[in-house]
Amino acid sequence: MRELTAELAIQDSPFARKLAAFVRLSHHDLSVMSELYGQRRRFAAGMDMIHQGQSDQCAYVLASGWAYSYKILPSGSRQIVDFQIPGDFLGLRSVLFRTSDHNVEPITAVQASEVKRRDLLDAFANNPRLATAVLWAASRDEAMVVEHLVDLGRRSATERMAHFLLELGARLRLIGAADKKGFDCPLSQYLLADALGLSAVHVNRVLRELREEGLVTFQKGRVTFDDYDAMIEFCSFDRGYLDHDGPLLT
Amino acid sequence: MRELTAELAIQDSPFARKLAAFVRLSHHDLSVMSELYGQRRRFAAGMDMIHQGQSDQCAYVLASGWAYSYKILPSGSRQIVDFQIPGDFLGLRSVLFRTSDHNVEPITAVQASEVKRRDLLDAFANNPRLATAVLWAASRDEAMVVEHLVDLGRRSATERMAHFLLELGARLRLIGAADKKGFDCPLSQYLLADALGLSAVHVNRVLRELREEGLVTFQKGRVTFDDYDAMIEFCSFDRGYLDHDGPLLT
DNA sequence: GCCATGCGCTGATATGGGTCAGCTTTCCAC
DNA sequence: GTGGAAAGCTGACCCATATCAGCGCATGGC
Repeated sequence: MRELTAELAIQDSPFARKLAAFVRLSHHDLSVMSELYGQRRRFAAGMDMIHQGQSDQCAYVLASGWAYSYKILPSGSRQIVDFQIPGDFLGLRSVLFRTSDHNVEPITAVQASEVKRRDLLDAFANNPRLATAVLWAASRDEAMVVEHLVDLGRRSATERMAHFLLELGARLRLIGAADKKGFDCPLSQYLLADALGLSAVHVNRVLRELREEGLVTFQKGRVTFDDYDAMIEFCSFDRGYLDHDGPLLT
Repeated sequence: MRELTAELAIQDSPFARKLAAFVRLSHHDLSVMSELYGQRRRFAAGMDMIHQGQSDQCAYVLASGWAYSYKILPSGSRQIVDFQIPGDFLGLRSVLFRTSDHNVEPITAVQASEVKRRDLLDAFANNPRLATAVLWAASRDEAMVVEHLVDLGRRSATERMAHFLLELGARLRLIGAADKKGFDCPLSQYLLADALGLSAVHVNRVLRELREEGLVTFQKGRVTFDDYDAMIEFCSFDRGYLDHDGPLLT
């Protein structure tokens, strides 16, 4: 009975929802997953979760709150690699390689379930289906990083911002935290700047421009899509790369 | 006897050498790998290997030659995501998701072994160790894409170029195609431009600058490190993220 | 109620890198 | 060995974005 409860809890978690978009998971898979989940931990905003260079870190699955992963250059400037929202795996690479190559910090207060290195590797060995699902999710994350790369390399600041907001909206919709109207967003202009490779000053100008063009409004922690289709058009957003209609592997 | 020969051939391939850097592979793993390898195919320079939007592509493992993966934006500009050298997996994501999100094209004449979707998924199901190794290699590739991201977001054109050449050198050294002196490199300034998010004109200026500073010389298809340590210093290259002293999982 | 702090916002000025236009070298194909 | 294409190279000019400097509005601590 206890197991069943755990399984149900898992099935409803954002993480399972995300994986289930890739691979149909059996009851057995789900119960293995529930065993993967270790202690649930809380982090306050601003406090380090994973630190560049430290070893033997564990990974987490975000249960609630937002975080961001970033690298610090010796020059002191910061590049944000990705934002993590509930359901996202976090620190997978830092568990596989024993030492982390990036930092993760919460943006809001965060709850996250620990995943231990040993448990993860064992689960992979015993449950290839789950391993495939995780590989799949990791691949999607990489696809996002690649899209981000194209952003930085070949899109103007304004397109970049529009593309970013659309992508974030699509991700949030997967976990039910956004709709076509918009979403709540705790990101400051400084965070946006370091994610998009811009200065905070320019982020401000770009947001104003998008607002004046009637595309999006980002004010007071709320992103509102004023003209969704025009926005997609404007930055040539590829609807496909985040969306699937069901599990790809049944 | 035939199996043994195949296994030995595999063991010596750049792909196995690369995976072996992550996970110690047993004889059994190696023979599974040799079964994974389908037909060996040749591609001439410039001819498409994988095409954005096409479905049911297969993946390849590069046996010889160089290729590059890229995305085309509707505006016509191109962002190169990564260059592939012998031993690199190619199109992994396009096999997992049934449809490819990027293009791959050979730079030189190329030989590559086909890996079929079905075979790959079966191998994962039956051989979790191999799955882990592939996940590992995929993670390293992602780490590279992330570093690339930092390049585009927060480094100057000159640092970016220096960093890129160092990284490429490190990768080539893993497969024995470079040493501390330098390496042969078939990339044109146009390819460099589209990888680094610069214009070809500026690539030229940056290369001249690096040459005049006495850091690297890239001329006539040959990269020569004139002052390796100064270069590492100049672009704050992290020696760690590509190098390991042995398998991480034994 | 006051101050400190963080965030959003704006104008003025500076600059890295893009664009354009054209020349030179290399390297094949014939 | 000649013509043509692709790659390398350079100077002049321009624009997108950075940098600097500063203002105003919330918010929270005391």
